Amino acid sequence: MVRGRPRSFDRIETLDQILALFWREGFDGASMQQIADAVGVSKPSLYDAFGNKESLFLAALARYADRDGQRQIAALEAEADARLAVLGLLNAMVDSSPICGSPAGCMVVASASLCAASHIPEAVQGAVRSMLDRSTEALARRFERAACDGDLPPGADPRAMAAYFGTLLCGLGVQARAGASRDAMRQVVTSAMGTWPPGHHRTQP
Amino acid sequence: MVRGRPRSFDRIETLDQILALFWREGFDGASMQQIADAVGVSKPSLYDAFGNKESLFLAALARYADRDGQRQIAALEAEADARLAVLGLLNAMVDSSPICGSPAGCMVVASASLCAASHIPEAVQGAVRSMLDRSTEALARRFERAACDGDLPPGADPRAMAAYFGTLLCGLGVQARAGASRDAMRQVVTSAMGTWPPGHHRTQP
DNA sequence: CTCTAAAGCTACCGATCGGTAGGAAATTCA
DNA sequence: TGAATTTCCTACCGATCGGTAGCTTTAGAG
Repeated sequence: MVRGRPRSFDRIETLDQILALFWREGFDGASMQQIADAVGVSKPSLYDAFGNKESLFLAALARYADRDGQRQIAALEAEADARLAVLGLLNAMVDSSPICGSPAGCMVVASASLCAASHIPEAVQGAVRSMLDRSTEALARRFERAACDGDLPPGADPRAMAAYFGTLLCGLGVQARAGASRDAMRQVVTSAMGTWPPGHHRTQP
Repeated sequence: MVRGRPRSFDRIETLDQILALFWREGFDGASMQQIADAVGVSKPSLYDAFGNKESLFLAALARYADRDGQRQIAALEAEADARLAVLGLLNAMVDSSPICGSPAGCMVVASASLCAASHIPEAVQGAVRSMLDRSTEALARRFERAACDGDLPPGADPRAMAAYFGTLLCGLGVQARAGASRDAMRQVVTSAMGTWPPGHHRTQP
């Protein structure tokens, strides 16, 4: 056992609350005092547990990737039909708001605009861009596999489709954060998928 | 003539500089001191000329609407072929970065994420959302006209198309701000327009 | 029970935030 | 040349920012 006084709060649980705050308010919109109040811990305890604000944000972003990102990627891989897989991703973005206490949209998309300002630490900007790239690459991998399965519309380029749907997800993320209605967003998803008729999957000849 | 000491700076010219700063750094990323230094004017002069920070941002946003928004809407209306009109809008977003000293993307899209934080003045959040809505409505008007002209793909719903392309523009705005390459963005535009083959316009039977 | 190590807190640091008081400078009107 | 008016700037306000010094409290090791 480790010596010393044990920590009075759960690190992961606390990180989930902090994540939600950064998500809603942005990197410099959420002050350390506000965060400390929200999790019911004094400010120095935050610094003891997570370092400075930059490393705290990076930890929250990593937690988001582990919790939400991995889940989405797993769902993307698990669905056998590529069209249904990407449709599930788009619908998840549409339905994102009230699933739990999380804000609407996607934390990475929100942070992409929030963290482009020059005074944001370089490491934070880099982490956000890296996660945006990794999302597009996850899509590309899924579409490459679909191409091998003969599961793509004829003549479709997997990487181009990944860039396209990645951009569309960013757009939906902005709309969700701006308070767009679910109906409007569903309409967008329908329009975007309308060009990709079902039935290409090899199990649906 | 008005009595009193004449203003030493041009209001519109100054507003253009301030607009660019808000665009890059966001509402609270750009401090009044930073703005004053950038335009070469003392801080109290800013308050004399524009009121407080909130009204200064609203003035900058209105200037953006007059300068860039109106130009895009005019181009959208001027192009007779609806497909070419929306293609021009998408390409303008792709090419937005180095046209002048302006940052990449679109100020409204950037502000949509930046101004969703709870500590941003209500009027600012409302103005941003209103401009986002007005953009979609401008697209809808253009597509309604195209529907009358028989200039839309068969069975297309003008309002759904407006929501779709509006969302796509938001996505491109995020990508541009996140530093996506022009080639990747062009690929996205190609994918998005690929489903809308040319030749529907009545002058191209 | 004592010592050590880790975590808790109050109270504070300098810097910067948005915003303003109050006087000097510049211009028109009489 | 005054008086009136408007803009300019230096210097300052309280509040809040990220971050920390230093003491107290809680635990295990001996």
